[in-house]
Amino acid sequence: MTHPVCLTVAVATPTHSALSTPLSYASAQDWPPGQLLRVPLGARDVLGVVWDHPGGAAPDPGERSLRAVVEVWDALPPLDAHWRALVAFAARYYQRSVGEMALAALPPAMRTLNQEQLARRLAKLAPKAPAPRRRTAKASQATASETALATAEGSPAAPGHGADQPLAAREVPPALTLQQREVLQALSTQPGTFLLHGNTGSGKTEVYMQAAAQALAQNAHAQVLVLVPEINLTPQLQARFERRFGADAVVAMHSALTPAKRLSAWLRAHLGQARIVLGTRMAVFASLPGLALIVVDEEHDPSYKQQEGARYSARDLAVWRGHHAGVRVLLGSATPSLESWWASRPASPAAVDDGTSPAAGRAGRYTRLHMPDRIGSDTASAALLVRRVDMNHQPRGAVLAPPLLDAIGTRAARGEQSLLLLNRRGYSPVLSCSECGWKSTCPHCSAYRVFHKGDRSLRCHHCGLASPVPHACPDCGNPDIQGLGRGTEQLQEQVQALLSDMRRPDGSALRIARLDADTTRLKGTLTAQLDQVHAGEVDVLIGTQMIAKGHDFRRVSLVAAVQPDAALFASDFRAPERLFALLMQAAGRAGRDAGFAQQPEMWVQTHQPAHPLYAALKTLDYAAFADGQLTEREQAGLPPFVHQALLRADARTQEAAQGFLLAAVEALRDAAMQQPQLAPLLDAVYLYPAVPLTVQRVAQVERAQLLLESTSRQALQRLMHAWQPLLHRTRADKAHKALIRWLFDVDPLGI
DNA sequence: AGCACGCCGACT
DNA sequence: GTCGGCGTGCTC
Repeated sequence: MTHPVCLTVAVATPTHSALSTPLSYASAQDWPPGQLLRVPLGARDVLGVVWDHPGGAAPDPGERSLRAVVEVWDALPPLDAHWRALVAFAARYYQRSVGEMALAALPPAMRTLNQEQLARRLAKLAPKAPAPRRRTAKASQATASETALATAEGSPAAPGHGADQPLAAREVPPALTLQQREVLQALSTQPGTFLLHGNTGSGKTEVYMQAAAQALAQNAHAQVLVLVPEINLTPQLQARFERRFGADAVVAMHSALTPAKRLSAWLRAHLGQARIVLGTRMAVFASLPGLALIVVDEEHDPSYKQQEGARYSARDLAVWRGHHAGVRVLLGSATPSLESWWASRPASPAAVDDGTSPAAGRAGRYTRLHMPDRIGSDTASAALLVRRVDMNHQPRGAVLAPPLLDAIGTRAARGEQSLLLLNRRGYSPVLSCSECGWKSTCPHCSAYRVFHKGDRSLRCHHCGLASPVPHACPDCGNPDIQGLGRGTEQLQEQVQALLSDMRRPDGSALRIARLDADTTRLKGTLTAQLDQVHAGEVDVLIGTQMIAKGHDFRRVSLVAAVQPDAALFASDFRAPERLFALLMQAAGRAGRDAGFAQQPEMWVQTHQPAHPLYAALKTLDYAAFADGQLTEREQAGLPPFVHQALLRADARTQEAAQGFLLAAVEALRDAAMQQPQLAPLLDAVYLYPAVPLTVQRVAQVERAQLLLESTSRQALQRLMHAWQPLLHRTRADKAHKALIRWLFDVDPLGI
């Protein structure tokens, strides 16, 4: 027999197809789990990963003739057991197939590679690497099993050049503050997951770098994973890490890299050449044979949750990965997620565990650490002042309250900058006809198209459909069509007029700029615009939440939220949490240069000045806000006190989408009659009725969802797992032809 | 998801 | 008479 061995291989078979488990292939020899290879699948051949045999033993290949492996990439060490465990867990937890998860975790460029191309890439990466081994699976079969054993898990990954070189610190670390030393001390004396609650400017990044240095000092192969929310933030952070640890030691991993760059970043991490991997959510799946520490910066940021395909939370997977690998995980934020805040609650000595509350008095699973003080904020420099402006007592229809206008003028006259935050881009969120009531609805979505004055277009922010603004109402011909509401474009125009008689120190007019997704569409424009602000060429910067994130604006001494109230009354229970985080983050932009501003200020224009959220913001008291929110969440039975998942259905019509969900529930209830083990799961998980999404239709697709809720994460998981085959069967039914797709969203961010 | 095979309209 | 429309069905 030429192919006596049966290999279990994970390939990219979508959850939706009937092939949801790893497949079996014939091979001339055995290969260890984690080995990358190419196998035939239908008419093509695809990338696969040798997977652990279910139950440990190889399945008997005798019953069916298996197709043979095409080529084995034995020039690469196999993916280690920790990586496979992470992928297997993510697949299970987020209800996807192992193969889909594994292949999604690898750089896309790898899928189109063959062995020759891979060899060339590897040669480029490590010109002084050890002598190349066998080229193909077929060659030198005599020594093959030994080679396979040598690269099996447990043995160290083949060290690339650089891995053994000592890390040369290029930059001398600065002296630490007392609170930084205390945090690092706590980190080094106990294992586990830590939540670092550190205000803007308290020096979290320095803590990350020194914690990384400690972890890297453990051994010559140690690696550190640093996750950040968005690519916009990586260049600054990457530069800091490179200055400290040397450019060779750091690789970036994010979706804006070219496929080739992303591949080589992945390879450098896998081969141990990269000591620090700095990346966005996808980097949580990086192969890191020497993983010694995981840092998740701005852990509350919603962009850690993937919103398509396998809907994983990179922050939650980072915590799981760290725990599984036995390495520390450091979550950092000035406004932690309520989930992490709750998970890091200290034990409360007052509360007695009387069984009425499942977690009464017990400490959370994370260790909470605090860094409340800004660096360099001695008593002489003023703290940030938060001012609430009651818009009920301002002139009717005022864009900016007169005292705020004065304050901006005063700041500009001193050469200081102001930021105006308005979370809506475009000129007007909707156009409307005063005669017949026509509105600028999108023909493909259940949403209004936004008026963009710059290019005189109506644009749908959901599907992207854009067309020229009509000169008259398309329905009745009335030329008087008006914009309702205000976006950043309009705000810029209005502020320009309102500030026209104010002057800069040199007597010239104020320079007002705008920064949002529209002005930064082209590559590199964001950096260019930020540079302008840094260089002091802008006095007033108007923008969306984009301007609140991470950018270090040294000359800004005033930040104003123009109309933040909408989020207070949003139906989404997480809206207050997001608003608070956004305002705190925005507030953090003011007065970063302690010696510069006389009194950094955050202004909030509101019709609800007494709202508890603004009261907590006034005192910059995240803990008060979070504890209040947690009390509300507990009383209302919301996360983190219950666990949620969504079953989503997309179809041509809303009836078809909801019809599928209805039939799926029916199938589940029927199955529970037959299988007694399902009944307790149905009792433990509450199934809400199927409803349309808030934005019901996007790009001609109708969307509906059904909320699953349980106090038991395990019950919720088991129910979804048991539901999977029934969902496949329901989908296959001719009655649901109109269904486009269904999916689970586990731990959804919005419902 | 790809990528086949498969049975009906406008072109060299 | 072919090229190609995308409907349905399979992939160890």
